[in-house]
Amino acid sequence: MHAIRFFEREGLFLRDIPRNAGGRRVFERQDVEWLGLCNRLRESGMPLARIRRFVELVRAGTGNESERLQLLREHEAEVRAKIDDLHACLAVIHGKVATYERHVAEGTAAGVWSPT
Amino acid sequence: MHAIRFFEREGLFLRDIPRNAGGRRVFERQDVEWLGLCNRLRESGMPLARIRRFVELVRAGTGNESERLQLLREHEAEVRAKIDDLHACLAVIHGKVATYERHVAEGTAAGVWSPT
DNA sequence: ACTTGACCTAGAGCTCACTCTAGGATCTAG
DNA sequence: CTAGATCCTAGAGTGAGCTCTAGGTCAAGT
Repeated sequence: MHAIRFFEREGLFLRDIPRNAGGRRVFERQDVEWLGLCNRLRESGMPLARIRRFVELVRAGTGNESERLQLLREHEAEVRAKIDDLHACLAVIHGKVATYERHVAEGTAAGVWSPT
Repeated sequence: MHAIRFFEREGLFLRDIPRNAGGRRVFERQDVEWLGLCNRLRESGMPLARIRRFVELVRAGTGNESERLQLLREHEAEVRAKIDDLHACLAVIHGKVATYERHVAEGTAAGVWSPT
């Protein structure tokens, strides 16, 4: 709940969320759908400021769709790059795991650190 | 440079880095090699506290290699999970990119947001 | 000898993304 | 009607991970 309030304060909804008679937020399907994409953008590392930029474009109305597209495409490229980077990390980490496995299984110590 | 000093302060080196007569750090190959793995661990999202835990194990000397292995294996699993997660994000994001591409190319508006 | 630049320490400050607190209003079940 | 859960707002606090400042030392070039 705190998170939703935080989101709203940060201007991360595509519209001002309306309140019912008691002052409580009333979400509709479009809000929840947007949260779906929004959360994927966040999970994949898009800074809130950039999400806000996208939101501003949507709120500004039609006519800037190619700008929205560019923003999404750039992020897509970044996510692909991040995946590649993680694969590279994985190779190094798995290499070390393999070294330790050999060490633990055989009692050899090549590639394993010891304090100096 | 600030980063290296920060690392040292945080106890992220496998040994106390010695100083020369002038008080400056003298790194050796093992230090740089460790930085290589260490940076991959960081890039792939391992919290500094967990890296420090690994460092402590190494500094504690031989005998805990299986614990080090476990730590690395767990992280490897997390990295794989993160890659999977990013692929899921990518699918959603690319879906939206495709929608916008269609919209921009054809002038249709299905799946594209407009302000309310 | 002198200037310039790289490095030293200790510690303060910053950004980001939350996360919680306080004090109050509203809604729901019994 | 009442108790308790759930929500409201505004604003303060948190934690990770840097990043910079100040005041000084040291080293290399001229």
